[in-house]
Amino acid sequence: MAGTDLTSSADGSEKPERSLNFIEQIIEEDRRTGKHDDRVQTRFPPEPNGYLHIGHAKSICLNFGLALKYGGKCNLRFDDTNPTKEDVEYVDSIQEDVRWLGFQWDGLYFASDYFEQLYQWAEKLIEDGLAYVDSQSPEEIAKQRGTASEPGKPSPFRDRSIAENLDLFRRMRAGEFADGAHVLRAKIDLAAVHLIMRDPILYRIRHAHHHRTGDKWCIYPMYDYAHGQCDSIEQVTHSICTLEFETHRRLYDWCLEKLGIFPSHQYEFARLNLTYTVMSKRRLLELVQSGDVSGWDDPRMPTLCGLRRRGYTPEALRAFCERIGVARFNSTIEMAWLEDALRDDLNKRAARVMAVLRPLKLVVTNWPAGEVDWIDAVNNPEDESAGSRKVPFSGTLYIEQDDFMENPPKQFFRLSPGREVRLRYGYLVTCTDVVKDADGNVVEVRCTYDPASRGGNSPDGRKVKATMHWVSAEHALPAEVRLYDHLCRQPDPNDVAEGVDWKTTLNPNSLEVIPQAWIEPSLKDAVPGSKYQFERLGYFSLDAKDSRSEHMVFNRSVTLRDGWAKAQKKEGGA
RNA sequence: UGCCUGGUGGUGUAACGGUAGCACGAGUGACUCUGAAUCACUUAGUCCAGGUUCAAAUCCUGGCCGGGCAACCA
Repeated sequence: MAGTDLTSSADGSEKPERSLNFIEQIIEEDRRTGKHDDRVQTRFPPEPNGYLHIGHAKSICLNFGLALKYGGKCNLRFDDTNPTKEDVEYVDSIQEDVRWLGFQWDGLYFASDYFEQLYQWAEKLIEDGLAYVDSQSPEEIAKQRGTASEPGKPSPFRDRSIAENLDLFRRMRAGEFADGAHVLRAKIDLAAVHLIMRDPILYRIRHAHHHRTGDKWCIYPMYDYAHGQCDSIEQVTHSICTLEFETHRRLYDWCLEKLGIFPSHQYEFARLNLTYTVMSKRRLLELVQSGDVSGWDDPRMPTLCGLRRRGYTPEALRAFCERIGVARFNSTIEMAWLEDALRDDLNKRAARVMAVLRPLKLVVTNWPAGEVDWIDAVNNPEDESAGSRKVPFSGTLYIEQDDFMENPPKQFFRLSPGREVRLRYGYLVTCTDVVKDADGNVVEVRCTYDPASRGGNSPDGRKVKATMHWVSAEHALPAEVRLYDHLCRQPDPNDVAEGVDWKTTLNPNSLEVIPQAWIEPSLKDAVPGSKYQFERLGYFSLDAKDSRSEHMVFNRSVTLRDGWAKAQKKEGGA
């Protein structure tokens, strides 16, 4: 039964839950062999130089999820070894996003917490003859590194004495030199087939203000020198990162071995790719700077703050991360999976309300003048405990323009002249005629209602093909509604011809603003971030940033599945 | 080019020498006061060629194709 997670069900029988991913298999093997005394310690190590996105969520769910599953611990550690790129703004937003996703770290650390220890270890390396100060320019060093087929050449400074190296390194720390004057390098092997092992740089001089250590330091460790040791200090048993760090593992292991400290081990998995969007920090930044999106939290962005604003829930994101799995294969997940995860969550939890996005006036000609009927409407058919509310029915309503056709095709079930439909929770109405404007557009449909059908059913039990949403014109509240579509119009935005900017793949219709839609009055006191299903339209979330009580703004988080639209599309395409 | 790494239905992910399974998608139908949800059924896959074996997605050899590394970034 290897590879299958067995969970006891209530009746005591065992049922296969889900197969183990390769990291879980490694952990279980380690536990079997007692490798780390049954201990599991992971960490999520972002660099505080930008906002977290859905790809980070995968890593967060993995690292924190593993700790949770195996009774271990997971730290949040900021990899802040490059002061010129990092900022507290990001430290704060990252913590907020991790918490929002639903995880609590055991330890909160910064690589900069360990600068002194890291420095001491560097001196030890020098003393052991394993590191030296190189005083060449970056260009010279790059030139000497060689290529895949040619070995590198040694620096003229490679054989400095230990004493001289130590002296120089201490003076580097003391601030005696300008940026770029010297660098500390590991003394490994200039002919190594792994370029990373050709005397990698360990420390560089940077007279820069660090967001945490201030001006205390003017030399900063490189990622490759710092990361493994930080893991080691925190006794991390399983250091999980993405595939592009694969070749770095050699150096990671070299440092820990030469220093003789706790042997954390690095495991790599494939990073998340999603269709119809971009994930790299550089591209995301490009969008923000160019103004193609309104900011990092634009609801079209795959950032966690963007998704949150869009209306995504932590539950949906976690379910998504669980569903996509963890492997070493470079895969691309279909955006539909993400959307499906949201629908799946919101279907069970979101209150149903009625809203009309593109209004068409419907007049009930036989409705008693001035009368208003407050009707019971179920809040969530998936959840009885959600109860019901009252919605006002009157003689002048709005229905969706899409729900009426003067000359309907055969498969159109909704309202058309002479046809009877149900107005959800309201009455059965029959279209008697239409009013057109000078251009011949239908601007009003006129109907009669069946007084005996209150609540939606007629005593004679006759059936109608369609049930439509509606609002009472007099009672409805205006609201701005923002509809979102894929950021890019092709599945892989990177798949463009040579020399063509990927931004040409941006979807010009990724945002559609409906300045004035009509929503039912029960939404009057909706709180920012609250989520609703606008019946038959999709899931919507009250925008937490732009919405005001006097001007509500709803974001469409995701549409409902729409069999009718799909059928039409197929029809049109055929 | 050198090294590392990977290749299972449309998309992901299992199977650890022994019945190629699961999910999403797609299709069909049932049900329905959301053309939603739900339920049922169907669809479709081991990169190629050899070899080992009673038996290969799995092991071996050789190809093919993809990704990564070659920053004083992480």
